[in-house]
Amino acid sequence: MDRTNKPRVRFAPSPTGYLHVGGARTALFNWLFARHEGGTMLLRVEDTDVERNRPELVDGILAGLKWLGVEWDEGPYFQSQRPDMYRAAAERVLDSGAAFACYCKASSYAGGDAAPAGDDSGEEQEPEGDDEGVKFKKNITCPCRDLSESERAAREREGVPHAIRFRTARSGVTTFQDAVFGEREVKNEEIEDFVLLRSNGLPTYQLSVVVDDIDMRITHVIRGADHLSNTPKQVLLYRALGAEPPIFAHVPLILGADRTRLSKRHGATSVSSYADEGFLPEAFRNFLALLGWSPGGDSEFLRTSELVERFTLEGVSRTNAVFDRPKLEWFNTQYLQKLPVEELLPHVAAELKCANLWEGSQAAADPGWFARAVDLIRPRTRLLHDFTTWARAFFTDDFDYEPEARAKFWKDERLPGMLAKLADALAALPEWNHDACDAASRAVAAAEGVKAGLLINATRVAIVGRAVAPPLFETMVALGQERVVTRLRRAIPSISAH
RNA sequence: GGCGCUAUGGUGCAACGGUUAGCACGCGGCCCUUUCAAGGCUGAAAUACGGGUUCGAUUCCCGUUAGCGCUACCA
Repeated sequence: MDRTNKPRVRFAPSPTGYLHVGGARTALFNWLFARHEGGTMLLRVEDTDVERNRPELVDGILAGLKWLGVEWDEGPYFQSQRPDMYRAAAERVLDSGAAFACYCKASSYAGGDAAPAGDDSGEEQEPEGDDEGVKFKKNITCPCRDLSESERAAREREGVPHAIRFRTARSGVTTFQDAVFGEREVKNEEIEDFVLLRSNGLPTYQLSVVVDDIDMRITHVIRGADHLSNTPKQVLLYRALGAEPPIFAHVPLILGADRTRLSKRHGATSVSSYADEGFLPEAFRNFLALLGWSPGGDSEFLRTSELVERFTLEGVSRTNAVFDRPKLEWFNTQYLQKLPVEELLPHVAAELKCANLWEGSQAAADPGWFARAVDLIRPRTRLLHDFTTWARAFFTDDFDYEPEARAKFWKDERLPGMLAKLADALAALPEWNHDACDAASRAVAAAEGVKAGLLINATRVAIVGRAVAPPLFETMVALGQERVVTRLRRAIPSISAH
């Protein structure tokens, strides 16, 4: 028996889509909480809806969590693999009298055409399609809850399928504790006779989530605030099953720029798309953690260990937050800037491998050089992907001169001559270092009677093809004497042609 | 429609009865400078509205408005 009172939390995604940023943030909060408390986190796939379930999406969700760095201690468990448990729980509630068999026609009843539907009683709810402006007055109380034994037997004889609904008390209140929203209390008269077990024998979310959370001994349910309103039903179920409800912690939702629920039309919403775009997992984590949570002060750049150290449920806000892409990018830039190079190197290497720029490159052959090159380049990167652009110019000769760059810096007609002289001067340098390159270049400019800037800017374009690049002489050192001289000579005809 | 939650600059957060309402992103300007970044300095920009309570409200209470959520045999 587990005698520790360490918290046990879970992340429970449904495989009806990819792992989106909202789910990722919920997973992150669970993970931060578990790590902070020294507790356990488990993963559970809630796949009880056969119709919209897409098993093939599970791998993507797991991959997304792994990229995010959210590691679970147990699972993944699959609800689809334990239907008997839910059925048994529903039977238990039914036997206790806290639930009843419902013979109403299910709007989503698979039998469709046949639609046996017991003669009378008939329709009750029916969400009424998706037409806009639909007003629905929902029946809180299901007519089947008071069916006499003979009526019930009659339905059974006709073969009318039944679901199992919870018999919600028509008076009193249900209360529960929420670590974020505080003490909650709702009137039972506002809670409908919700379905526990569908007529197809599979559980609804309300049932499966409670049965599993009890079975898995979950102590803190940390999930999206969209579940806040349904929590009382679950509390009722806990009690009916003879279990004590856990502590709930509902976290605010993440919205799009227009303050509506984040969806595809707001652009990228899947975690994997951010991975693909070249965001660092830790930067993404830092950004996500601050959406709906604050350590209390002004600090923002918080590495994961600090996040774990400072995370508490008390710091979670009750206000929905807008996903701010520019700020995410800023965080990424910060990490690209501030991380010790050694930590950055593996990410850059992986990126270059994807771009086929790694095998046989100087970066792969000379770790020291690779580290220096990354360090030189990183102040000018915003996404990991930017390194491939730079790598093309740094590791290969396969790059073009940017039109804007040549238009801006290759205007002077004296340039071809000057660059030829510079190439000769550089080729003759006995020592290849920053100061030597600097002196040689300025000497050429002086001899030609032009400002050093003119030559420097033109040279930069000649050796890396771009106007935006690290300081010239550092770049020369990184590229090496031979490569610089060769590129300089190769560029001259292009300048003349300009 | 019913029920509920929320409300500080454009955005994310601070201030948990007393501050010139703070920080960050973004935006503008300046500095640095060899391009572009990074960095430094700086400017504009907020307590939704109306009532209370209080010596004093961003903060507590009520109402209004707005946004969001739930109201499925979805999760």
